[in-house]
Amino acid sequence: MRLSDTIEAFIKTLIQEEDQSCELKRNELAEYFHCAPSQINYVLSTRFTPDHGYIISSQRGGGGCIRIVRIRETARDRLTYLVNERIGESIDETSAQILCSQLAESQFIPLEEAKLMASAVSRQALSLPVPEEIKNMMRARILRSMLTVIAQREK
Amino acid sequence: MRLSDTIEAFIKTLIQEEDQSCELKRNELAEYFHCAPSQINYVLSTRFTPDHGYIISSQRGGGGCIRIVRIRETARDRLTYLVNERIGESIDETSAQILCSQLAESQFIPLEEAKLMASAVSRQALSLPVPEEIKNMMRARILRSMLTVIAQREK
DNA sequence: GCTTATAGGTCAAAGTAAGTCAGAAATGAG
DNA sequence: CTCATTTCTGACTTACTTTGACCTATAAGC
Repeated sequence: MRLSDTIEAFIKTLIQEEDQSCELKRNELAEYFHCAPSQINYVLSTRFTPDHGYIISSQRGGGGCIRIVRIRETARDRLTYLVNERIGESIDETSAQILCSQLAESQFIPLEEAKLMASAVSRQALSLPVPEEIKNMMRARILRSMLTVIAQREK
Repeated sequence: MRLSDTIEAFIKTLIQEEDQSCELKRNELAEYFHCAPSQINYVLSTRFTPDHGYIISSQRGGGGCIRIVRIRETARDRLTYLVNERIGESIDETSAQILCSQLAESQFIPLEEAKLMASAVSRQALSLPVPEEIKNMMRARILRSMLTVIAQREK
């Protein structure tokens, strides 16, 4: 069994035990498994992505740590669909606006939040000297980021 | 938990108890927490700035002390200030995060929306090969755009 | 007034911890 | 065996915390 798989299993056990989330010290974990600290990042970035149903946040400096939260199942399915099928790597303004209002219509989020999301990726918000193609990629990322936060909510 | 977090929590409790303001002796506090007096300044300058919604004043010399007052402001005034003055043409990620969470802390917006807004201008959301300078300009525009939407609903 | 004691302020250096990224090494499919 | 993919590492970077030496302001006593 590969080290990465072992570390993955270890973290998943922690998450199970600690009610769908856990906090860990990168350096401690690396020492425990006798590997480079960056290996932990590798495991996280290949096996604990939003696609896999996890959210990662971290803090550097003294007392810093890495926090992993598992996204609940139903929200995860919805999120996966939206992110992969509707958004992808790039999305134009019109499609983004439509997507936001549909999210509100289907009661996935309140109308207020839909407006907020739409305004974040509106033409006005991104009116800067950057190629339209890049802007559309930004729209995709911004939407994905916001949807990930939404999926994290408790039902 | 970090010492700075502990001190922050302690001060916030004081402020709660004493009607949105408090006075404290730097040296006493430092002694109480067994730390260097300058640590108190560190906590104040990283967690009790105007962006966080606090005003600090102090007096040196015999009987001197530090006074912390929580800013009382209407939602409308706060939003106007942020949009027209504070955010400007460019804002870095950390400041943006602080401003968003402060809005929630003042109960001008729900915590969920603050998280949504913060995620829209997070590093992850904007992780594209664009100069940081441009990203910060985008952050400013995106935030302003969202705050404008929020301001509209206040009426 | 002048001096001294008492407070707080500043800043840079040291300490702690995580992130990034390119490239080396291992693995596996054909 | 070969090439592509995945895993793993280490050097370097960034972020945040803590401390201490030195500076400045104010009050109180002479």
